[in-house]
Amino acid sequence: MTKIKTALQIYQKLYSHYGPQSWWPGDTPFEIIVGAVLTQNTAWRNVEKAIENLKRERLLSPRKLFQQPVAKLAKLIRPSGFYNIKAKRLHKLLEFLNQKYQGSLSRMSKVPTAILRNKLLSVKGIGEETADSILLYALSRPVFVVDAYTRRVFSRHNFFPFKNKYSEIQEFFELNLPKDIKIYNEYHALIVRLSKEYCRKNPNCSNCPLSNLSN
DNA sequence: GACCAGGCACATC
DNA sequence: GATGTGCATGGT
Repeated sequence: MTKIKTALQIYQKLYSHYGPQSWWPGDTPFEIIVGAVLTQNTAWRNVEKAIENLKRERLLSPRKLFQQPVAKLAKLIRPSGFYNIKAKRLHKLLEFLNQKYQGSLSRMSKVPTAILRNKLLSVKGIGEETADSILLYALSRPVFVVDAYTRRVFSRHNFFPFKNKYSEIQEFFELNLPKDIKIYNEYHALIVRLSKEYCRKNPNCSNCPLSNLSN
């Protein structure tokens, strides 16, 4: 049997197995941006509750949300955990969005990807994964999102060392895949799907869907 | 009741 | 540069 061992072949395997994931779960780019902050080290289920609170209060717009006191933000996003620090982070990001782009995602969309990424990273509370999630899923930029699942799964299959830096892992994917937004979008989502659905329930990796695919 | 979840900043060495 | 820690809710 021919061993499958490229990043693209792993992707194709996952895609044929699970099908399209159609990420990000969220109705608008702004909702995706908010979700990207709230989901930091947090189960998505809890993020949904927090976003639901914001929707119920009709605050899910860049300007309106920025007008809210941080304490009120914290109260509303409480179900997503780390709510005090996340309220500050969200406020900082909203401040960035409103002061630099008048709260307009269209205006922000005029900034080239590499420059915008650096600007996002300069906002306290926005790290690499959050910035890249915003770029890919809210703004449709071809940026590969790396998360803890990606690191675990692919280091386990010996594609790179577990301790590699974020940028090195991201480079691995971006150099080994077509620069295709659709692939980047689905790939990350598929890794999350695999991790939740398979890895979490099979810590010993028995019958791993990828086991005879890596080198 | 322990353990985990789609990180990040910060302190310390 | 590497390692450790606080942040917090809700599901398994």
